[in-house]
Amino acid sequence: MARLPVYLRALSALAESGVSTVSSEELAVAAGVNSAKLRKDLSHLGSYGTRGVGYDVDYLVYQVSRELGLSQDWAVVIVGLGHLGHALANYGGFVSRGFAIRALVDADASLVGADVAGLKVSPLSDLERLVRQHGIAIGVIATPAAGAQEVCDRLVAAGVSSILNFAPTVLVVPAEVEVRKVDMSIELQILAFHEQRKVSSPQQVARRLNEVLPDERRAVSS
Amino acid sequence: MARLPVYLRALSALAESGVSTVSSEELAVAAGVNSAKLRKDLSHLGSYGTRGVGYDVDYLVYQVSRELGLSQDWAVVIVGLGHLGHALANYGGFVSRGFAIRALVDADASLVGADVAGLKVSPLSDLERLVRQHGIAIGVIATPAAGAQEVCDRLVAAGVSSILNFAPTVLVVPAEVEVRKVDMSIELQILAFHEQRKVSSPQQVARRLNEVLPDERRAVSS
DNA sequence: CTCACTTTGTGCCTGCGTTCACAAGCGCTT
DNA sequence: AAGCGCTTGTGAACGCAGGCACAAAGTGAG
Repeated sequence: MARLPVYLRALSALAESGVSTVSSEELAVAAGVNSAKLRKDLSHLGSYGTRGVGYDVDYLVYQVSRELGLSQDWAVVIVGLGHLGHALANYGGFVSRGFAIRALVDADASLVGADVAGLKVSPLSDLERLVRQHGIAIGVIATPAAGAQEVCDRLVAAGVSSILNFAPTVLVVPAEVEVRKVDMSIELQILAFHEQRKVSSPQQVARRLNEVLPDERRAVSS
Repeated sequence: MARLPVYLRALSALAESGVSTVSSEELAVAAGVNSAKLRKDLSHLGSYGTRGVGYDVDYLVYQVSRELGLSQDWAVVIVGLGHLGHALANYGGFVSRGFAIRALVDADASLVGADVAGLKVSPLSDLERLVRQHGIAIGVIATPAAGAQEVCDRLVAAGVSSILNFAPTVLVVPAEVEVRKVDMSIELQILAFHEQRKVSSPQQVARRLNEVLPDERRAVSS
């Protein structure tokens, strides 16, 4: 399930705090879910809890990692090294969780050869070679929308079977290829939608904000 | 619904291509969803289609934008200007879709005063003042996990009611505050999970990749 | 040994979202 | 004017995930 990584993060935090045993209720709170749901999720991996006691944190970390396929490192290529690509390449959360960024690729010749997070940026023409050379199964697309589908096609053709797409496009891929999409502008739009349901307009937000602290100087002229 | 932004993007693309009318089937393909679902989603906004013809693209863009609350600009603050914060501040997709980044805040004194995407970075202590001054309803947290909850609390106390969280933590907020979470490392873990279901190990990926092009030099020693 | 307490694992129910399939409606052609 | 073909809008069935509530199972005290 998609919640396992959240559990894993909560469990890792608990393990580092020195907690050795945790109940489904405690873990559920830490992960922000219902305890029954959590128990049902964990029961799909097997019976790793002890009734009356709870779950052994270290053992559960191991089992969840195993289930997620994180007991070994997955090789990753990042295509597109704009601001976002840089952020991803430098993000420590990947390396520490079973992912190894093995190649950086960009179409912009002025970026090729640059050193980013300890790796040299390769030209787009090397994409296929790099994928095969490093046994890369996961590709990250951080290019502008215009180039995303072409990059995607080439990744798939080279043998990549999982793609994380940050470009604001719907990618077309064969059925056996898994794509996950992260679109920050869409997330913001969803927030705006809910925000609008509450207050109807940004002007009303300003008014509400002023009401919070009526004594302060009016921040926005009405 | 969470799909409206996807429709909006597809519609915008169609509008720019000069298409004036689109059927639910065509739009569904462009958005990557089922056509019945799309029709049902759109019917919740009202009857904006014409039977036998389809939907007027421009009119639908307007209606969806209105529903999403994008007909006006929403003020946004970005907290945390590491690589990710930089990427977000420079991302053109926000400005062009009804969002205006009005303030940048970071706890790191060496970043304060720097110019990022045409805005000056303010110290964390100015957070509350900036939120009220600009009538900011939406906060983006791009800090390390350690500081995220504190920043979140201060945003909420200042009056922000929607938060987009990029930090790998579960944020605790009052019920009336909407939080959306983007966690790239979790997305990668989900991909790894599915990848493992297909092939069991990265070594097998390497083997499979070699099989794709058996004539090439073996890339990974077995 | 027994009893009371704690916590897991799960059966069952409820509700929501998805999809199919079709009737209603619109425009174009004849 | 009338019929035909296309497309929307929606009723109804289906499936699945979420949550309640309880039985099963383990622990520790007396």
